[in-house]
Amino acid sequence: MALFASVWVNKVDRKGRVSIPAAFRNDLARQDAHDGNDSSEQGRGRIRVAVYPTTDGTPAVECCGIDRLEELGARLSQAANPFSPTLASARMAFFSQVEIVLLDGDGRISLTDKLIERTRIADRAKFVGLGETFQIWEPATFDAAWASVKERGLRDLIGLELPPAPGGRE
Amino acid sequence: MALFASVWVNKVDRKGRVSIPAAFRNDLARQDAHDGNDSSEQGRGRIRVAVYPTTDGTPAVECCGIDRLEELGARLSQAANPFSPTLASARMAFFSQVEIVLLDGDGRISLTDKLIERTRIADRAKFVGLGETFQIWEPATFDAAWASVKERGLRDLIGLELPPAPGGRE
DNA sequence: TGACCGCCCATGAATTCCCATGCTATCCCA
DNA sequence: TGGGATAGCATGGGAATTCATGGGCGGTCA
Repeated sequence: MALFASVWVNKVDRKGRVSIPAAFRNDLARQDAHDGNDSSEQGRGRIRVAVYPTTDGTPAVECCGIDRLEELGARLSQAANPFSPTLASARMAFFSQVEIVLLDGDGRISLTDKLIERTRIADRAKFVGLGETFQIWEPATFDAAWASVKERGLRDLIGLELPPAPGGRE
Repeated sequence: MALFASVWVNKVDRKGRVSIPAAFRNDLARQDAHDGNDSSEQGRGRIRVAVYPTTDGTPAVECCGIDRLEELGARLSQAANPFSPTLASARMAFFSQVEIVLLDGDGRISLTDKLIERTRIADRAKFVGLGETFQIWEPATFDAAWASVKERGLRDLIGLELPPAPGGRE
């Protein structure tokens, strides 16, 4: 399972590339079981990240590894009948918004137009770990949002009804 | 598993050809185990796509790779009673509408008459990723439909009780 | 013989590959 | 424990490749 944690700021170069923090990169690599990829090592198959808009409307994008994306896809397709219209619009609403981005040999991605438009990132990008996913923000925008997020987040954190820990004794 | 994601618009040339977005092409190639095909990369054997009308009546066509088509065929034949008349009509309803289209050496397809008639595509085609499949739309038509898809899809995504994660990882 | 199709090449722009450069944290050994 | 050696990482940039697109040409089927 992925464990994206902490916050990192990296520079966007004039070609529009940013390094994914190495700590995140390793998790992404582990999650990317590239079908056509001899999963051994061979840097040949490049690492992929899934990038999609945050669902709460913040000016940021959220990222996760490929196996999480596949799992979501599988769950959205799991209706017994593949022609069932039940989740058709959900699939479209989700997957049409996802961009699968490849890291280069040095662990960087090229920011896509959609990503830039949404986040307004110019010369720096802030990577925020969220556990199973992480987000990318324009640094100042994040800092401005942080105050209220922190307060509310802590309150929610304390009050939240969580499912029981797995594997716990009954 | 195929992971078609994001949205792409490509131009239709005066011969009626469109490039399949490279990101989709790679998935299609991987899914197309072409008997005579050196499975490595762009085998000389040309890549195939299955194209069929959407089942929800939208003016678009849906596409998938060959192995998914094979899987659908198998599932449509494996139901409890292989002589069941409902199955027979279901198979006919589906497979008679499927066109198997070959990509040319540059990754393009020639739009078929059926496809054009259904989608009303003229000089541009919009490719919309849906995870295991993708759709082809006339761009303006898609944009007009998008608002309601998005709204309904997001509602489903958030509110829906999803089946449990398969394989029970974590 | 004409319309269509598969095959090939050309082109420009964007993307990716690959190598180089510092910086920093870590390691190792005297 | 000091301090040089080493390795990992973020960053820059030139070269090479990919990609979408346009068009030519010969074969084939009706």
